[in-house]
Order: sequence, then structure tokens, then C-alpha cells
Amino acid sequence: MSTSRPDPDRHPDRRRRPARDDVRRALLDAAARLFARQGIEGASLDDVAADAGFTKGAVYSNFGSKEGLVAALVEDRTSAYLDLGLEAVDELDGSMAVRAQVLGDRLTAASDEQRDWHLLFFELWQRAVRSDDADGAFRDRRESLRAAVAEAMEEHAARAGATLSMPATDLAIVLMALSNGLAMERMVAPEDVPEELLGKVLALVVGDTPAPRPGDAQ
Amino acid sequence: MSTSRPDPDRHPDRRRRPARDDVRRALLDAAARLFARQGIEGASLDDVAADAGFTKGAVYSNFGSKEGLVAALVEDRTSAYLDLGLEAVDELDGSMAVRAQVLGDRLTAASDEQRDWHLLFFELWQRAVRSDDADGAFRDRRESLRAAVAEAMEEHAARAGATLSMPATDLAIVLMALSNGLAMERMVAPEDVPEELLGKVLALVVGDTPAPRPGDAQ
DNA sequence: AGTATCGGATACTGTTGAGTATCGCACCCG
DNA sequence: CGGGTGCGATACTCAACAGTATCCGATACT
Repeated sequence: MSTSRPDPDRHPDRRRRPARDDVRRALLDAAARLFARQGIEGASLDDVAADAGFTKGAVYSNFGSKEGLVAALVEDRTSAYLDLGLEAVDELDGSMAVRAQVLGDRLTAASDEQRDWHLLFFELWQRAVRSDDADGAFRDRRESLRAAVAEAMEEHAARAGATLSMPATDLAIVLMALSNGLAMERMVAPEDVPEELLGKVLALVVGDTPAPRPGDAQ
Repeated sequence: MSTSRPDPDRHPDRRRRPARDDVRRALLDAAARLFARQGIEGASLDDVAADAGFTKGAVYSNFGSKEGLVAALVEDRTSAYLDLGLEAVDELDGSMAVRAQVLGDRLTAASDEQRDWHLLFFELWQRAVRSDDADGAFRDRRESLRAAVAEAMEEHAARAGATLSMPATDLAIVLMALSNGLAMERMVAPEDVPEELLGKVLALVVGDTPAPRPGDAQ
């Protein structure tokens, strides 16, 4: 028994080497955390590696450079973000106004919960804007998110039997812009931005709400 | 005559010492430019000073530290921004929908024109969010901008004889969020964000537009 | 004019952090 | 079980940059 292969389920053994993918994950997670909190320039590779329980060597072995780590982070986080967006848009029903309200609430909750990641997002976005054409990855991801959102909106409008107030692609952009903009405002001053605001505005914009005048027959 | 005080209106004399305020201005402008384009961490004080036609000595003499320069920049640019916002909101008339549309167009034009400054703004905003309570300056400025916008909106609604669809303070936030969010989107992909989109959405949100159904009597 | 002061230039310091060269242990193969 | 290799640790290099000490010349005061 003592000669058999050591049990991998032991408590974290100091002398056991972690699987490659675990190292990658741990590094990416630590990078997301520290980059979000201190800025990408503000966090050193030593810090990131230490936070993940490794050393800089692990970073260079896995990503080749700081830039490489950031690139991997873009891939990783943008797809997570896209998934989150698509999930929020799923399983809505009722009138368009109700759908809009619920979607708004979900998105607001999500960005409160993931404050750090959202903050990181803005920094990645800044980089994408500055690097005049490089880092197309971020742009591409944004583009597919927009397309997905537009499609989902058309589908919902059809199912709810409503007509959209403007082209779905424009609405998709408005949704993203508003959600990002309000998230920003909420980060600076949470108490100034009511939780249900995004939903309310979306309902107004999406356009099949009757003006809220009592006595008005749909 | 040759013994009289040298004429200050001569062409820029290499041996003439520039007035203190001119130095300050030149440094602030250079800082705004470079910080916007390369990020605050990404631009060195040597670069900034050189771009303004001076050396680092001038920066330390005027601002004491890099942090001091950034703080001065916050003061300078945020008040410029506020002025710009108030100007955009002035001299609007017609129905609320028309006012909203015109305001939207103006704001969109302004942020296209001042792409660099706007980019810098996002970075200052990030700093304000990260520095948990320090740098209240930025927060304060945002707060007064919001108040001013809210007040202006109420005034316009009163003058146009319209009722706002929600509290003016909420509307102010929506306006700021949307304007910032769309500006972001336009920076990544200008062709995807129609110029008149902000105006359209504002008109919808502000709320006195009849739904665009032909045959509907106001 | 003669002198003091102020403000920017110049030259230097110390530190930080990205990147690299090399090492050595743990896993895998025969 | 014994050598080879992959991967992370360790210890270094080198450059960039914030900050400082000092200097020097133009303005301001008498």
C-alpha cells in the first residue's frame, strides 16, 4: 500500500505537481482579480503569480509574456461575458415591457455581482480602442455579442407579437450601451442609480408599452 | 529705445521666459493629450514635458508630482466637461421630443470631436472607482453635473409643457449613462452606431412622444 | 545697475518590474 | 527502477521612470 501510486485526493500535498490546466486557470483567475482591482499596469506578474500560489516562471511557461496573459484573459472573459448575456436573455416571457424589465433587473444584478470583472472589462475595452487595429479579438467578440443580442430581441418581439421601435441592431447597441453606462454610474455612486432603472428604460425604449396613464386602454 | 523694456509681443524668443500660467496650460494640455492616447501609466513625465516643450523640472515645479498633475487635470477637464454639457442643453426649444433629438445630436458630435478627452475621462473615472474613497473630486464633479442636468431637464419640461416619464434625477442619470455608453460603442466601431441614435432614444425615454402609430391623435 | 529670488534645465539616484538563463524536482516512459 | 523531459522555481539582467539635488539665467525689487 505504501508503494502504490499516491492518492490524488489527498489534502493539497506540497510535493504534488498540479495539472497544467489547473495552473492556467489559477493564473487566469488571479490575473482577472488583480488586474481588475489594480489595473493591468498596476499589477506585476510577480503579484499575479503569487496570488495564484505560483511564481513568475509559471506565467512565462504558460503565456510567454504579460501581453500573452492579457490576450488569454480576453478570450477567457469575453466568452464568459457572452454566455452570461445570452443566459440573461433566455426564458423571458410576457409582454415586451415585462421582458424588458426582467432582463434589465438581471443585467443590473449581474454587473453588481461581478463588479470586478466588469471593471476589468472597461480596461480591456480601453486597450482595444487604443491599439488602433491590433487586438481585433475584443472587437470581434463585441460584434458577435451584438449580433446575438439583436437576434434574441427579434425573436422575443416575434414571440410577444410586438413590433420593435427601431432596427434590432440599433436596439442591441442601445441595450449594451445603457447597461454599461449604468453599470459605470452604479460603481461610482450605487445609491444614485435605482436597481430597476435599467429595466424601466428598456421597457420605454423597446416601445410597446402604453404610456402609464391610468384609464388608458392598452 | 534699445534700453527700453523688450516688447512682449515679439515672435517667440528662445531666450524669453514664458509666463507661469502658460507653462501650466501647456503642460496640462500635453498631459491630456498623451494620457488620453497612451494611458496615464503609459506616458512618462519626460514625455509629457517634452511634448509641451519643457522638461520634467517644469512639471515638478508646477505640480509637485505625477499624482498632482493628474489631480490638476481632473479639476481642469471636469469643469470643461461640465461647461460643455450645460452648453449643449442650452437654447433648445420645441416639443420635448425635438429637444431630446437635438440634444442627442449635439452630445454625439461633441464626443466624436473630443474623442481623446473622452477616453481620458474614462480612465479618470476608473481611478475614482478604484481609489476607494480618495479622489472625491471626481465624484463631486459628477454629482454636480447630474444635478445640473436634472434641473435643466425639469426646466425644459416645464417650458415645453410636458410631464417627464420619471424623476428628473433618474432621467439625468440615464442621459449620462447612455451618452457615455454610446460614446464607448462609437469608439470601438463608429459605423455600427448611427449618429442620430442617442437623440432617438432620448426622445423615447423622455416620454411625451406619441407612439409612432399613424392615425393616432397625439 | 546690482542683487535676490523664482522657475525651469540638467544630471543623478533608487526602485520596480518585464523578460531571461538556468536549475532541479516530479511525472512519464521504457 | 533508471534516464529523459516538461514545467515551474530561482536568481539574475536591463531599462524605464518617478523623484531629487543642484545649477543657471531671466525677472523683479531697490
